[in-house]
Amino acid sequence: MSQPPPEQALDALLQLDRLIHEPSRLAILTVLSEAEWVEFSFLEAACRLSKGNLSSHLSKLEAAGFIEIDKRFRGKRPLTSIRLIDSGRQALNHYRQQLLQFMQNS
Amino acid sequence: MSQPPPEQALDALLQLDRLIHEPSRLAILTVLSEAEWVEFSFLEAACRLSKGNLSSHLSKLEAAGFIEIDKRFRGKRPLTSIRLIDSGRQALNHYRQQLLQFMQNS
DNA sequence: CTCAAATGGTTTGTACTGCAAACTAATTTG
DNA sequence: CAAATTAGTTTGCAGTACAAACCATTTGAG
Repeated sequence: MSQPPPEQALDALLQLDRLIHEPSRLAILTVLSEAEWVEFSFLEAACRLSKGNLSSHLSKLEAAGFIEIDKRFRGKRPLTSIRLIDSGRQALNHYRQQLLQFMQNS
Repeated sequence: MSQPPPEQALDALLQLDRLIHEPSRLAILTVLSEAEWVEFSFLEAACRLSKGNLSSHLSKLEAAGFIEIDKRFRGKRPLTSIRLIDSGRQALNHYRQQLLQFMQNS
């Protein structure tokens, strides 16, 4: 029992959600998972992403139904805030579980 | 201390080697890490990859200096065997450490 | 007042990548 | 001898991540 068959490990690995698996997006989701609403520029700094890059990742996460994006004005400047919604949190948790399963069995 | 700052977690995450991060290749490396020489068709079945797909992933891993590919004949048929070499094992271990660091701090 | 720089983003262009499908080449089977 | 199997490699394409260009507005310097 100390040389585990990698079967289960590989299964978990090969089923990972590629949308979440991308490191930049996983970073975004991780930050979002630890707060409620998060501002665009906070994410930008926390995840070391360029605005353009962040913008396009957010669009994909939104299209997947993982996050909600709120656009309003703070004073006279635009302010974009983002939060993880339930389906996103579930998907993230599931991803983490799969990854954990891989790590433990490999 | 029970709400960990995600700083270190994100750092580890953003530094992951993308070549290894790809699930199919991570699966290949995982199998290789648990054996010495592994045959092409074994990898094909174990990782659920098509021959074409496997072939191209192996080329990349070889180009990165992670694996060694040996081609010979078994009887009259070609036989390709693969093994993880030191630099590949080191890279894989490093990847695992980074990933673990992320998982633990997120 | 004017013009340069900063803020807060989105869109566009491109180089890369993963995968399926097509291909090569030999061998075995019916 | 023709069809199928084995053992792979090459090619074509659709999708992707990232940088760079762009847009609109506001703030700061002189």
